[in-house]
Amino acid sequence: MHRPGGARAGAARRVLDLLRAEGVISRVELAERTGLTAATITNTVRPLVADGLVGEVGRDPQPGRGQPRRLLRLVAGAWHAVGIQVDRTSATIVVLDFAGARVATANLPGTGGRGPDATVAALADHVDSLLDRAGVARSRVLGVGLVTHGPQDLERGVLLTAQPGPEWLEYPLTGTLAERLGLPVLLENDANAAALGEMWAGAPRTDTFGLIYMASGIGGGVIVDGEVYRGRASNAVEIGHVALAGGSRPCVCGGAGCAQAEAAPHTVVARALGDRVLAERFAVTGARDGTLADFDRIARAWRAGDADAAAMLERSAHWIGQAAVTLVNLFDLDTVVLAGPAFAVAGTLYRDHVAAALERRALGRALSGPRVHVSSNAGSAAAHGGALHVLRTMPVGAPPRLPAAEPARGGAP
Amino acid sequence: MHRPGGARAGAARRVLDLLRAEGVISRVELAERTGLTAATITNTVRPLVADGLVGEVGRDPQPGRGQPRRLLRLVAGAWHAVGIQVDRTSATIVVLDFAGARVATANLPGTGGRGPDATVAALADHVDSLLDRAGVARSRVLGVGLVTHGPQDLERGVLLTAQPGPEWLEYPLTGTLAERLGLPVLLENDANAAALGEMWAGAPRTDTFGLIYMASGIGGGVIVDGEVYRGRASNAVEIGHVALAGGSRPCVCGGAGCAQAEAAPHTVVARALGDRVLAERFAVTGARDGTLADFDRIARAWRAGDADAAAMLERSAHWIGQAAVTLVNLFDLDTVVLAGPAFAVAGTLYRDHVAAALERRALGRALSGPRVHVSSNAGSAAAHGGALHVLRTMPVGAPPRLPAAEPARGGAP
DNA sequence: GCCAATTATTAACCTGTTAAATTTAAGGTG
DNA sequence: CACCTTAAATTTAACAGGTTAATAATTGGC
Repeated sequence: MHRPGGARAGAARRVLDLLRAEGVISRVELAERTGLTAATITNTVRPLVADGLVGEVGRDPQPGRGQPRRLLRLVAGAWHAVGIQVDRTSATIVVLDFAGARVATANLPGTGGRGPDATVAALADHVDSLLDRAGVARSRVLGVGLVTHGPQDLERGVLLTAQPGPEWLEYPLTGTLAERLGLPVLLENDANAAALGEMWAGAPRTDTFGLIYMASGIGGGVIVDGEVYRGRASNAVEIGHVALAGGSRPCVCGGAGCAQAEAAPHTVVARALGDRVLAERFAVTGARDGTLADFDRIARAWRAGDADAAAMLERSAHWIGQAAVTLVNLFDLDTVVLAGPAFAVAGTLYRDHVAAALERRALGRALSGPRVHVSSNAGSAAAHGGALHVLRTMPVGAPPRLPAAEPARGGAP
Repeated sequence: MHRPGGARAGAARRVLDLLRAEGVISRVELAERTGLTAATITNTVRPLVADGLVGEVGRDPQPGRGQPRRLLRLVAGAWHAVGIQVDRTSATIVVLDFAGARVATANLPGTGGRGPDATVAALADHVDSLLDRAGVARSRVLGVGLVTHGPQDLERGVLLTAQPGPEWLEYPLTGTLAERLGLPVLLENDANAAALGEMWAGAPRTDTFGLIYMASGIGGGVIVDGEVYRGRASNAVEIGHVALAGGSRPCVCGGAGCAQAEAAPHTVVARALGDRVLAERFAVTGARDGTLADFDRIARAWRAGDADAAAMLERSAHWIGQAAVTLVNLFDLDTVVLAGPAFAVAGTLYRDHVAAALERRALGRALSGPRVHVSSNAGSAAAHGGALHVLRTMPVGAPPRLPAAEPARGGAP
């Protein structure tokens, strides 16, 4: 377990995590919250300050006597990280500073159609220009978190699925992108990435919870004690393919009654398309890459008070609720988060249904029934989490000194 | 994470685990299998030998040149542990020596009916007499692993379920038993205990697998990297209450279509009782505490070639298969073990059904489809695992010297 | 009897830890 | 104002567990 050089493990990692979550915090609070001793905090923080990763920013204006707590915070500009989420039909890129704040975002429609070579090249170009626009020096980027859907081999950095096309299977995804960008690239699952993001952004600060991610497909992620549950080979929580009571629709996985087949946006849209009147009222197009847009139209119709839209969404939410019950009972959780673009518009409807299902069926929750939340940034949570994954995983040493003149990009210091 | 005194953690624990699993093993193999350095092995083994927990037993007769490997093994008599499994209708007690071998077993029918006070007293009496009969000195017993079904609070050592009766809820179970016996008592779930037992006894030596435990009820356990997955509060893997596609029977948990309600022995027996002809042919009694006995009769009829019995069991196995698929997909496993008295007779039928279901529906298992095994000692696996849990969890130092004369109980040294 | 191969042990060191001083800076008090 | 009290931060020393690199021990083969 010897980790040489700059890879900060154990104490340092927990301190940085907490610093990132809280923004500004004193050493004493760091000790309390991490469970480490004050001595350990001192010894851990000292080199972080020396390396320019952490800075002191005044003192805690608390009334009592005694030496006031000196407040610490991450030096935002010390490092940056890039998060890229590639969906079937689009990509989202975010750039975070070392404190975890978003300094740039880009949305690229229509990414999946071309082959992997073209797609990776396009992504790299966009990362380049996004970093330039944000004025982030390449030498200060810690790495890239690449977030995709479906089974992956994290070690080798390849997808284990033939979607969007067979040429993606076993394509050296992280390798190619890393070489092109000259930066390390970490692969991560969309649901896990969103869950990591939720650890910081999430309203209810908890370190053990489950997450259901719904975009084109449905995925799940579980965080236990602040770490992603990975199972045997990091392809855990395939909640899109749990068989549900009452389900019957055939699924791409070969089974029937899967959550994916019953509840995913595609199914909701297909139902609308099946009824001429509804299809017209919701203006669903049925376009190959427009499932999520169609789904959003239905969701907006619901928000405008359309009863038929409500019925269709409730039918989907019913299945998500059932899946959540299974997730909670198997992993012993007390919080469930809903994330992903599909929850962006109708998140509250899903939340209420899931909460009701858990209320009825979750076991062992004698006290305090499970809580359900919709992710605050349901749309880009996964890309954000991918970048956070890089920030907390990659070894950090002192950031390199920048060359003499940094192109000043206006604004306050 | 400082563990004072005799509590051996990290290296020592891994060495003891491996020693217990392999029986006899050299230092070199110990280093290879644990991933620790040869030096660490030396430093770890030395105090274990000094404390009389590990002994050298000759050398490895390998052909090549060089210094031969010296073989090590646990000193069986150094310590002992007791495992008690309490079911609704009976209890099993086992005594293991330090090497994990069973030195005594007892089966007590009809335990649940009386209140907790009377039950605990009876259990303690039986432990006492079992230890006496086996000639195990009380001072050399490390502790007792108490194994029960359903939700528990491991910290406080109480059950969180009102079964078998409301007076069991919050009854100070481990406290009372520990005081009465003068030994530490650890509470554990039956499925987790059986899974722990399987780690050693199991044919396929793997450290990441799931287990389905079926007695009166259905429970689940997951082991990842040799450790029990516990979740938020150690009540994980409630697989008895996953909702299954096509299920509809109401369940005690308030839901419907639960694995428990569809597949448990009680349901199979109830179906037989519903048909006068079958009930007579299988000689099911429908007695309140005879569910498992009735179930065994049906299983034996299946083994004797009865087609109706086969149909009934296959119906149950169908649900177990579906539950196994959910377990494997959510926890990302490649091995499933079936354990518990319900699999004692018809284990192979269930195994075949579960294997077929996983073949069809398990994801991400591109290579090497998941394997399914029936526990070798399906009946007493849980009690055995409870005792093993004590052996590997309790701090071990040098065993106390026994008083001058130990009552010799005949037999070779 | 010596060499080569292999196993086991020792010594030095590195990281992170705890427990017990020690320092620091307010705030109160004579 | 000088001095004490107190809360908090920090340093120190000892130690725990693990690592590498060098050393010692044991044997088979020539």
